[in-house]
Amino acid sequence: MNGELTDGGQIYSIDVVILTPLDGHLALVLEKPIFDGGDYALPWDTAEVGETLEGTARRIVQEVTGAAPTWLEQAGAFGDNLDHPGRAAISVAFVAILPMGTQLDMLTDYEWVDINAPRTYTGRHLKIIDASVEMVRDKMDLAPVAFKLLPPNFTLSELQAMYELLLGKRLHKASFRRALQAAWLVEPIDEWRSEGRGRPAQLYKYAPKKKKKGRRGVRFDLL
Amino acid sequence: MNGELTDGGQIYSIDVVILTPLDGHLALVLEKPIFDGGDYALPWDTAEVGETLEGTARRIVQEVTGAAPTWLEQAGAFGDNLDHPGRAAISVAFVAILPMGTQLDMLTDYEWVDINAPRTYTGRHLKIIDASVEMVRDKMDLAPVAFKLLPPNFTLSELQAMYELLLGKRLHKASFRRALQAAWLVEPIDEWRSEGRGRPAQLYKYAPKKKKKGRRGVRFDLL
DNA sequence: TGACTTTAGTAGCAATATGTTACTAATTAG
DNA sequence: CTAATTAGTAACATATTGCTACTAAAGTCA
Repeated sequence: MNGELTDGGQIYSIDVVILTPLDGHLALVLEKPIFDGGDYALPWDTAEVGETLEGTARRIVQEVTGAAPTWLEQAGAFGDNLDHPGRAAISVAFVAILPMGTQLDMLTDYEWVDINAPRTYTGRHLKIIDASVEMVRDKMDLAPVAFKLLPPNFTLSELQAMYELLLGKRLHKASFRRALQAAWLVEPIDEWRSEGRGRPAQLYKYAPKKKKKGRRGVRFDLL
Repeated sequence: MNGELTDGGQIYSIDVVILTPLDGHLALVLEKPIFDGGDYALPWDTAEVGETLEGTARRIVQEVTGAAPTWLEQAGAFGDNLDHPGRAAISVAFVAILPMGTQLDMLTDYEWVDINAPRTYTGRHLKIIDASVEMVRDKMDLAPVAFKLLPPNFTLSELQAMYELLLGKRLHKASFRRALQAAWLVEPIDEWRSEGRGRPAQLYKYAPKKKKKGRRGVRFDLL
């Protein structure tokens, strides 16, 4: 699927970090090494004529996974003489989010890999992956990434688990729900899910009542 | 100063939004139009061999203003078939911050322009400027941009005015100072400044006691 | 059946943080 | 000296958050 880079690196590439929750961790789509012991690589391509940067990224996600991302954002440009599988001079990186449970066609050269699993990449792809995961974590309270990592309908426990996964720490149930209610972000739907044992959980959907007034005072505590 | 783009747009450019506070507003460095009625343009250049993306941006700031930025960060890649003064296929944009009071050499083709002043730009530079200013505002509680917009020594009133400038709203003095003290970000120095009338203000310096433990609970209120 | 386990969901209080009013302090203008 | 102006703080009212301890609705298994 990759375009030509005939002139040895004059052109830029679009490289995409496609993320989904898998088994309690984040996973990303990687192209398996061509030969045994080779490097894993992010999906990438060059732009077609007239295509926007984001348009190229969206096309790559569609081609690799068969699905459209529920969230997509640019993570920046990466170059700095770091090695790239297509020897592009610079790569524009995008982060794409797919909802939990998205399957990959077993026949392709791509597979889901846990972000913590040790893998070898080119220097540039290692940097892109690190920056992308960090960006998702930084952006989680500016953009609804946690919601977009879940299916359209979810339980509040699932939502909390997603926040815990991204934050890397446990949250308190009552406080989490109270804050969520106060923000008018979700609506209950008339459906319940029984997860085996225990009381069935009500399902919710993401339906922000775009108040957006937000932000009291200054916040120095993240500096 | 700009490099060659001989092949009609194969190469990428580095474009820099250089910001400073000026007269109670944010101002940026623009290259004056070549001919009367022409477009203003951001400082830009192409990379020299072996130079990193950030390295090129840093060099541009130095060449245009004669000073090193107190903060510099990539704002992303911009292309999307929007017009660029050098017809680069894509531009990697950086935001640079210079402290209040930085002068420009009057003899150059560059000048400080209020970001709200109406000016004409190429389509791409307009988009880059908007995105950069938005990024600075979004990042102000993740990075010390307000501090970097001030000289090394400043009064708390000046710091508060900078936050008000960036937030676009008034803050309450006592609350602002209490939050600042709690965050251990500044240290008083043994110096006072008399601003004409009124009690002299103590000067402070930015000296974060890197606690960094921060972030209580989840924040839904910015979604 | 009924006691026990498991997960969902909430009430209410304690601890902390924030918004606001009203003060005291140190200087210049006249 | 007095008024005006800016710096800085104390103290209280209100809002938010952390936490313990509860109730609810299921399944498991003797």
